[in-house]
Amino acid sequence: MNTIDDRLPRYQRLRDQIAAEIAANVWGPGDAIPSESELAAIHKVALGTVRRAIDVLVADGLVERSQGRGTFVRRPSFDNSLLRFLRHHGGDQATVPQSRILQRDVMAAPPDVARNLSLAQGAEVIRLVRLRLVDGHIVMGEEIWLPKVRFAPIFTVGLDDMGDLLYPTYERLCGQSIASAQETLTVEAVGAEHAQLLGLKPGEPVVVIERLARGYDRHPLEWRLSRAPAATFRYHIDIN
Amino acid sequence: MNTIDDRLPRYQRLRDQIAAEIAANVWGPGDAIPSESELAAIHKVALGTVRRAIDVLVADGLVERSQGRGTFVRRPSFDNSLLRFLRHHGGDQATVPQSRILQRDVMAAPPDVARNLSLAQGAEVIRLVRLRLVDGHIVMGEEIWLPKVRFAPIFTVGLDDMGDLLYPTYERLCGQSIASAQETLTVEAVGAEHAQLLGLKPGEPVVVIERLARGYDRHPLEWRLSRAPAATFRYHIDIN
DNA sequence: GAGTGGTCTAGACCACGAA
DNA sequence: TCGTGGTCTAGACCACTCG
Repeated sequence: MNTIDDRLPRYQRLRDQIAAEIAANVWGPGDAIPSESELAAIHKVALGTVRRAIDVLVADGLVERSQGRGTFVRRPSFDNSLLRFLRHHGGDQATVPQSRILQRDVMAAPPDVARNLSLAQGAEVIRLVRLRLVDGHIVMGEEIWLPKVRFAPIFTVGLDDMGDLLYPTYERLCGQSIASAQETLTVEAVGAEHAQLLGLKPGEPVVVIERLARGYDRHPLEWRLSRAPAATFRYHIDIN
Repeated sequence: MNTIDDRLPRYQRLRDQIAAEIAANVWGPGDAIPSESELAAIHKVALGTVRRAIDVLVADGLVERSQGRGTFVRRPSFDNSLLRFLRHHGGDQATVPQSRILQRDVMAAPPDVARNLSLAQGAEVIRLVRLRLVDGHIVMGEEIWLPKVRFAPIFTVGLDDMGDLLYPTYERLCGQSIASAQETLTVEAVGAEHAQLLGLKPGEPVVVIERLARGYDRHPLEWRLSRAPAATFRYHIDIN
């Protein structure tokens, strides 16, 4: 647990305190935090100072304001995810690809998995292998790793009942909420196994998207490797 | 020229007004804009309102504050450029690759170039072909397009005197400052010509980075296509 | 020391959403 | 109608930069 640094400005200290309470699950995603005037009274600061603190939390993406309603703990949007830049011809942009889980195992964490999930060597992990499909066509292959201690409850449902989106499932079954993530994109010439899966000739380029997803306390919860044909990928960015 | 909408809050109107003055080159990149108290006096608003307006300009990346010194028109940093995610083994991160310009021509704009630069069909454009090198090894090939009306003065220097960075050259010789840019990343299997240039076997993956750079008035100034071996590319992003 | 941006306060009124 | 966040003001004092 990080402590609060007294030398920081009041609004920063207030920000850190609220952020810590969110991390400690005092308020879960979607919940309202106390109103600005309440916070001002509780912490004995001016309204403007509270607003400044919340401004920072908004900029950090931890919280969302809604005029007339309140301020709410935010879920990450994944609008910026690299996976959103895969264009599946025919399917419109908003479509969530179907999910078909091929495998669900428990095993001792391989070294790279243990490292990424901050687990001890040989700790038990869950491994999912799944395909994503649009209009019945395979558009992506994924390998997903989860620490078993937190995610064991996902074995209580059948493979076909996990839904097309995993994060709501994590929240519902395991009480684990994703708060942020980091993604890394690389490109490789596809190997024989993945080539067949994705309908490519060996050697054609695929994009590999690696994602490490964290909870509100910043601990890694999920590590994921996704592969898709590079021809479907077109990434756009603004520079200022 | 955009007009200012009276229905907007004061701080937004003030922001738009200052942004318009920057676009009109009242203050150039690196220059200080008037101090907060001056702006408050000029526009007859409270200091807090000026600060709010400048907060937005800072968030937009148009301007930079510096405590005790003033507020300055910002140059874009290109720290986020996709080109910064090419890893040239051996060369350390901060190194600017050397530039070797192979060609510098004037021609009628091909359709895609005209479209991207918002030029009339057949308007004259300058085309540069250049290589980027690290430690004498070719790491990237580039094709660069500029509207001749604005950039004709670059013909006043020799090919070897244009330096490793083009944007300072544009500013110095042509008075054209880059204020923002958009980049698009795609992947392709390399064709015969580019393969030889980049030292790849035909069919190996390359990343193609397309950049459209704009001035402070948002008009397109440069369109650029860069190609590099995909193996040197590793892109990282945070999601909240 | 003079001038800049940074923090903080106290209070007013507006715009919106929900009951 | 009430409570929420959004805008705006006026003023105080602090922290930093530079001559």
